[in-house]
Amino acid sequence: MTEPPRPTLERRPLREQIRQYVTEAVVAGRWAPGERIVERRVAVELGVSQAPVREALRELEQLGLVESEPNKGVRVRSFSEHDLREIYPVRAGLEETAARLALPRIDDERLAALDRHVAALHAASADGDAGAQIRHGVAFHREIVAASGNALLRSVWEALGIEVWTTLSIRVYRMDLQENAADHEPIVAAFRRRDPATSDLLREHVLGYGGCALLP
Amino acid sequence: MTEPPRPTLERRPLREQIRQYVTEAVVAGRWAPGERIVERRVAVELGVSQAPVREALRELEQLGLVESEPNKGVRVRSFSEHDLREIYPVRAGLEETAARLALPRIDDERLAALDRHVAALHAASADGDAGAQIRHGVAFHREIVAASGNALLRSVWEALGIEVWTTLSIRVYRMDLQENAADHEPIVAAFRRRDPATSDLLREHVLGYGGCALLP
DNA sequence: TTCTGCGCAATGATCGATCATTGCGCAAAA
DNA sequence: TTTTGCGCAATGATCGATCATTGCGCAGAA
Repeated sequence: MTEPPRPTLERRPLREQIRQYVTEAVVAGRWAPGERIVERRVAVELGVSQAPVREALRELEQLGLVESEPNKGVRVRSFSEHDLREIYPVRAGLEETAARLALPRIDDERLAALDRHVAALHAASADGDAGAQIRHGVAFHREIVAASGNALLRSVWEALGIEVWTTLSIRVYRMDLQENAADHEPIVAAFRRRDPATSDLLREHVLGYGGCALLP
Repeated sequence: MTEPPRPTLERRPLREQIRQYVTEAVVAGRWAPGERIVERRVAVELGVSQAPVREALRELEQLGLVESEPNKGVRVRSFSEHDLREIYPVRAGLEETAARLALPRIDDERLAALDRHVAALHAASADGDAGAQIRHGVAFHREIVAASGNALLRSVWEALGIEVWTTLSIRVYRMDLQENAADHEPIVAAFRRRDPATSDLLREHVLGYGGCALLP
C-alpha cells in the first residue's frame, strides 16, 4: 500500500521539477494572472533548455493552471471565482461514482485508512495548520476514489488537481477552508454500514465545499 | 455553435497531425499492443524531428492510448476488456452531473440540436454506417455535456476520448455497437419536460453501453 | 554450469541553434 | 487625422546534435 522507503536519489525528470517550480510560483501568486510565461526566460532562470520547460508548461495547461494559444505562447490563467467553483460539481459527480463503486468492495483496511485520515484532519484542525488540513482532506477523498478500484476514475480525479485549486482558492478569493474534520465522520460510518445512501452523502459533502461563502 | 467555415490552410501544428497519425495507427491496429513506439523512428517515418513526435506521444499518454516509463520509452498500451469497460461508470457519472446541471438551463435551441443528433443517428443506423453511428452518438452526448454550461466538466469529458475508445472496443473486442437510435429519444423527452429523473435516466443509458455483451 | 560485471548499441532526455509567426511601431498614402 | 503596409524584435515551433540511461550479450570468476 505505502511506498517502499528507498533512498530517493533525486532522479525525477527535469520536466517534473520545472512543473513543480512553475506551479509553486503561480499558486503562491508570484506570477500574476494574465502574465506571459516565456519559455526561454524560465529556461534561463532555471539553467535548463527550452524543451523541458515547454513540456512542463503543456502539463500545466492540461491542469488548467495556464493557458496557451498556438504561436502566441503561454500565460498564467486568470481564475474567476466562477471558474474556481466549477470544479465542485465535477468532483462531486466523480466521487459519487467512486462511492458507488467502492461501497460493495471496501474492506476494513481501507476503512481504517479513512479513520486515520480523519484523525489527521482533526489534528491539523486543532493546530490551525491550513496546509495540513488541505493535504489530509484531499487524502481522505483520494482514499475513497482509490477504493473504487477503477483506475481510470482515479486518474481523471487526480487530473483535476484538487490540492492546487483548493490552495489557490483560499489565497486568491479567501474561500473559507471549512474543512471541519467532523464532517467526514458520517461518511466513514456510512461506508461501514454499507449504506446505499453513502454516495449521495459524499456528493452533498463535496458540493458543500463549493457552496461555502467567500470570506469578507 | 458550428465552426465558421473558413478556408482552412492546413495551419495546424505538426504535433496535432502527428498525434492523429499515431492515433489512427493504434486504433486501426496497425501498431500492436505492447509494441514499442520509438520516437526517432516515427520522426523519420514522417520526415519531422523528434520533438513534436515526443509531444504528440505525451498527449496520447494522457489519453491512455499509450503508456511510458521514464527513460524506457513509449509503447502501445494493451487494453484488456476490463480496461475498456472502466470508462463507462466514469462517463455515466460525468454525464449524470451534466444532466443535473443542464436540466434547469437547457433551451429550445439545444433541444432541437439533440433532436437533430437523434435523427442523424437513425439515418446512420439505417445505412448501417458504424462510423457515423459512433460520431452522431458521441455528438448527442457531447451536446448534453455542453448544455451543462460547465467548461471544466466539458474538458474532462472530452479528455476521455470516447470516440477513440468506442472505435477501438468495437474493433478489438467486437463489442456490440448497440447504438439503438431509439434509446436516445426518452432522454430528449425527459429534458423537454424537465423531468428530475433525467440525470438518472442518462446514467443508466450510458451504463447500458458498458454492460452490453461482447459479440461471440 | 551459474553468477558478475564490463562494454556497447539503442534510445529517451536535454541541449543549442534555426525557422516561422506574431505584435507593434513608424512612415507614407488617403 | 486615420489607414495601410513594411520591417524588425520577440518568441513559439521545430530541428539536428549530444548527453545519459537502459538492456543485453559475453568473457571471466566462482
